[in-house]
Amino acid sequence: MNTSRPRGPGRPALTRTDGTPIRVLVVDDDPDLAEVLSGALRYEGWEVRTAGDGVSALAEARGLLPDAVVLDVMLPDTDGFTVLRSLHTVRSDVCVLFLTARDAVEDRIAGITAGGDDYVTKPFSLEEVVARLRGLLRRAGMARQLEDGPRLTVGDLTMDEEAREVTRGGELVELSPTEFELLRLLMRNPRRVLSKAQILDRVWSYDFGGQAHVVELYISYLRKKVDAGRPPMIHTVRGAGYVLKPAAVGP
Amino acid sequence: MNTSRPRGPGRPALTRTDGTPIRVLVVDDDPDLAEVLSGALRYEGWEVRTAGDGVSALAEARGLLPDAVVLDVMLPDTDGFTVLRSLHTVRSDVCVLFLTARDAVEDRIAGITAGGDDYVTKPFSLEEVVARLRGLLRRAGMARQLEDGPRLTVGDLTMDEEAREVTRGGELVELSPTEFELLRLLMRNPRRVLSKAQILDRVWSYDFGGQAHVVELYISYLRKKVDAGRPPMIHTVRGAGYVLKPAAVGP
DNA sequence: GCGCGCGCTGAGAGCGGGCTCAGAGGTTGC
DNA sequence: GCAACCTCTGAGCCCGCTCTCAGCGCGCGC
Repeated sequence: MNTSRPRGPGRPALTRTDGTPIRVLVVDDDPDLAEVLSGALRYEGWEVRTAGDGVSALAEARGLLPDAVVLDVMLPDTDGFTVLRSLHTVRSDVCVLFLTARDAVEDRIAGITAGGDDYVTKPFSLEEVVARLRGLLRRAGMARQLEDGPRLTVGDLTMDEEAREVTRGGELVELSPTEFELLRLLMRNPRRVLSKAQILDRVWSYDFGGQAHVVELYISYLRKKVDAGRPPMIHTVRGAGYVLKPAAVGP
Repeated sequence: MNTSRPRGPGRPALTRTDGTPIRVLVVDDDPDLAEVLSGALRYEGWEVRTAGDGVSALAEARGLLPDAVVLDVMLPDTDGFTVLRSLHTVRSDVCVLFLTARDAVEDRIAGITAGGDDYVTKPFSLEEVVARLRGLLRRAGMARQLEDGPRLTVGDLTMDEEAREVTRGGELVELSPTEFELLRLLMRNPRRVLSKAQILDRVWSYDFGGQAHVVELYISYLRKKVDAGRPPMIHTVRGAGYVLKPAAVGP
């Protein structure tokens, strides 16, 4: 217990190999979006800085030497590809996650994913951004392995994030993308009650206009697939939210 | 500082005989292309430097003493063959992979390949460059064999990269060049979901302007040949991509 | 014990991701 | 110069996914 900042999950944080927090630089010209993003990343226990354009991004990078950079492709002064090149001269093994509009010129993004970097299209969900970043850091060998690789486990429920495979008691459970994302959030916060608003904020895109009712719906879907006939792991806390726990041992 | 870490897939990385990362120098006057190339090679866990012309290439080479060099034939100051000669004075056993335009002087290239080096014509795919480099290093005895040679195996599916032979359950499977390249990528990343964008970036040429639709098409071709009538190994993960797994056991 | 309202679930519409077929254009080899 | 093959585009179809709506059960406060 040496954490200096209020951190969300009780789960072990992903840290650098020397135990200090992962350092991330968020670069986006929309201050609101940058704020939301950095909030979510701080929640992971990481150290976050922000920048609004390419020039200040590079300046920040030189000072911070970040492990990873979240980088909007469309910047007021330059484009992301140029920034990427410069970033690599600052720190050659930096991980970069691009943010791009869905219908943007994807040809310039081409080649990015091949280099080990990754991208998500706007509008994205925070869970997705965090998951991609974790994946990048893990593959780059930049993070200390506190868990056994890319596998999440709660009770007899396991999730392999890379293979996108979920099993309960050894049996394969097939999930749709949204179901998978929701279960991932629950599994990364076991024994912690998450409100519908929290879930909505993290699993659904930030521009989602719908109501919290979808959360109930997808919880219902998950129960059918994950709890089906077995001792329940997904519990409702009336008036508060939902919580995932290992199934009770009793008869 | 250029500390290459164990990047990329969980598969064992090809390393030097002493276990340290393979050292590669990328020489191309197009900075974007050099960036993409070095990204892909770093993803292999190799240590990469870049240079934009013949003079700085030689300077870098003297410092790095690279195991292999990816060398554009057309350079702003000299041509690749001159650089090749100088490189051999720096390190006589260096492996060289030439990058050349399709209609370049192929007769001069022919002489090169006789010497143990190799070449690819622009535009190329990253998978091809990486595969050729791996082949060169392996033949030169420069890399530690962590896998059993040039043979990939997933379940009852095998691929001999050098002979370009693929078998499923002992039966020969005949593939077109693109199909082969796509299957190689899948086999080098078993149990890992690859997005269509990732596949496009690695298997298709960097100047390919088309849509991700071709990936679906070629997956469909592969299924007809690889999975034909057998328990399927190629799986679609809706909204995420494709994954290759050993066929499920049991009925 | 009663009623309110939160939460659960079934039905179904709309959409878009993914698969396949057909065919054009290009390349290779004979 | 022709034939075979390979690659890619376009169109059409199917179906899984997502979300809205509506009705019902049940927990909880009174």
